[in-house]
Amino acid sequence: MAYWLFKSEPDVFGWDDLVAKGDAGEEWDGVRNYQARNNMRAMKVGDLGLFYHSNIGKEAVGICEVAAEVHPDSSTDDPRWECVDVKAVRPLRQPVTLETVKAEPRLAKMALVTSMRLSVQPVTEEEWAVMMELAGESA
DNA sequence: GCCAACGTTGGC
DNA sequence: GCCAACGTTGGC
Repeated sequence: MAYWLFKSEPDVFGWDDLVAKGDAGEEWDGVRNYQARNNMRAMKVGDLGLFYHSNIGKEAVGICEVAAEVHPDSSTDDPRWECVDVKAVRPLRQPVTLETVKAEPRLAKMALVTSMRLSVQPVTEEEWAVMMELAGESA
């Protein structure tokens, strides 16, 4: 089982929008970055991800799950772009802000800090555990 | 709204 | 294949 981080601007597509999609989930389309796409290619159904709000909030707000493995991105005819489907699992008890992440030494190597602009990022098991701790989630 | 960082594109 | 130009992202 792997862990990921999905970034989205909440005024375009936020956590509430994902929750509204229910169990069917939502196609994570529109990614036009090879690294992000490669990360999605590596995903398996059931993998968990943090849902992060960029620009507004700048915090991880919820846990989502990969609902469907990689398939062509229906928002483009360009065959290079593929995406997965994600669905909301539950909100974090306490959102984890970027500020908190940056202040946490154990998260210094997290992609959110080192590759800030990457929209779909891998999260290590250790980082995930620290994030859960910061979010007030019991292990 | 600004600006820095970074990825992508296109000319050579 | 290199590198400069450009566009986009995202924090501040």
